[in-house]
Amino acid sequence: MVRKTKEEAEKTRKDIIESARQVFHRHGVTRSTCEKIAKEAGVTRGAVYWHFQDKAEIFLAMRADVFAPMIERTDAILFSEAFDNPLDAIEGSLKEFFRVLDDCNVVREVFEIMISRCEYVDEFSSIQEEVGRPAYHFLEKIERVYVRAAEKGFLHPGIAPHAAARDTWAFTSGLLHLLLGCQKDTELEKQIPEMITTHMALRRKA
Amino acid sequence: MVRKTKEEAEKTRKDIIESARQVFHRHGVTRSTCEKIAKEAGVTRGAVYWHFQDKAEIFLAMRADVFAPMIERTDAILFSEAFDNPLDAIEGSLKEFFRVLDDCNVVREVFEIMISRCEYVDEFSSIQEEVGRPAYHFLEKIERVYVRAAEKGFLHPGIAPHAAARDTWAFTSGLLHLLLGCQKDTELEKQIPEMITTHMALRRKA
DNA sequence: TATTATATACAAACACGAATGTATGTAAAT
DNA sequence: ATTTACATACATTCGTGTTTGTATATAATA
Repeated sequence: MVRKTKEEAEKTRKDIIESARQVFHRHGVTRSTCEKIAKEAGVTRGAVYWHFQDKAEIFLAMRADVFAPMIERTDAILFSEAFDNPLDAIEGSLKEFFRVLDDCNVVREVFEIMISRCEYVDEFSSIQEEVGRPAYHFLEKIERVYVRAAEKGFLHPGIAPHAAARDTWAFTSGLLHLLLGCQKDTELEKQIPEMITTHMALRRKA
Repeated sequence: MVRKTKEEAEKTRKDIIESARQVFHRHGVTRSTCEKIAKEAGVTRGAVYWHFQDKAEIFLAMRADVFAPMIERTDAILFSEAFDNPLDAIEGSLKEFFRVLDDCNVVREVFEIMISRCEYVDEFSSIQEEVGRPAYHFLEKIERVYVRAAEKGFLHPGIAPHAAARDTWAFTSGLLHLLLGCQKDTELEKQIPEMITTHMALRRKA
C-alpha cells in the first residue's frame, strides 16, 4: 500500500527521524546508511529520500526537534522576572539544562551524537557552524544577564560581566563535553548541580 | 624495490602516521580509507597493513606521538618548584597548553581530529575511554596542586580545593572544545590567555 | 669472508559485500 | 486527473580483508 494520508506521511517522517537518532547513536553518523535508517523505521530508502534530501537534512531535523524546546525552557528561566538576583536565573537555567539532559533520553542521545558520534567534515562542515552557534548565542545571553546582575550590585566587584560570562560559558561547555564524552561517568552526573552552585557562588558578591 | 633497512622502514611508519593525520583531518576518521592513507604516504595498503593492524592502531599511534610530549611539558610547569604560589603553576601550565595548541599545527590537528572528526562507536568506543582519560588525570593533578595552594594560604577561603579543581577542569575542557569546535574563531584564540588569567584570579586570596 | 637461509617490508591481485543516487513503477488520496 | 507517498530495480563505485609474490636486508654458518 502506498500514498498515505498527510497525517500518516507526517508520522512516517517522525519515524524516520526517530530511527535515524537510534542508528546515528549506535553506529555513528557516517556509517549510518539510509538503508539502515529506513529498515529501522520500517520503510524503504524510497521513503527516506522522499522526505529528506540526504543524511545531513535528517540530522538537522533531528537536532531541531530537541533544540527548540530545550532553548525555550532554559531561556524562560534565564530571562524570568521571578528572580530578584539575575545570578539565580543563570544558576537555575544551567541546572535546568543539565536536568533535562539527565532525564530525557532523546535529548541526551542527540547531544551525544553531536558531540562524539559525528564527523564534521565535507557535507557536515557547514553543519558544524550551525551546531556551534547556540553556544555563541548562550554567551551573548548570559553576558546580558551578568550585566544586569552587576547593575543591581549582585556581581562580585572583582570580575567584569564580560569576563564572568566567558568563564561561565567555557565552564558550561566543558561540563557538557565531560559529561557526554565518556559514557559511563555516573559520578560526575550527580555532582553537576553542586558544581554549578560552586561556580556561581564564586562570582556572587560576598 | 622492497625490503628496506630498519631505518627506512621506521621512516615509512612515520610517513604513514603523518599521512593518516592529514587524511583524518580532511575526510574524518571513518571515511579515511587505508587506501587514501597509503596513497598520501606514497605507499600501498600492503605497507599500511604491515605496520598497523587497523585504523584504530594508526589513530592511537598518531595520538601518542603528540600526547606524550604535550603532557610532559605542561606537567613540568604544573609541578615546578619555581613558583612560590601553586596557583601560578596552574595558570602557567594552562597557558602553555593553549600556547602549544596555538602554534603547533600537528598538535592542533590531532586535537581537532579527536574532538570533531572521529566517531566514538564500534571499534572506537574503547578508544574513547583512552582519549578521555588524560582529562581525568588532569583533574587529579590540579586538585593536588590546589590542595597545596590552600595549605600555603594562597587559595581563596571561599572555595575548597576539590571544588576549585573541578571548576578549572570544566573550564579547561570547555575552552578546548570551544576553540577547536568551530574552526574559524580567531577572536577566541587571542582572548584565551586573558580568560585564563581571569579564571585563576577569581580563586586567588584577595 | 663468502655463502646460504630466512625473515622482512612491502606491492599487487583477488573476491566480496555494501552503499549511493537515480530512475521507474504504482496505488491511493485529493 | 493529477499529485503524492512511497517501493522496487538498476548501475556503478568503493572499501575491506586476505592472499600471494618478491626483492632484499640480515643473521647464521662454515
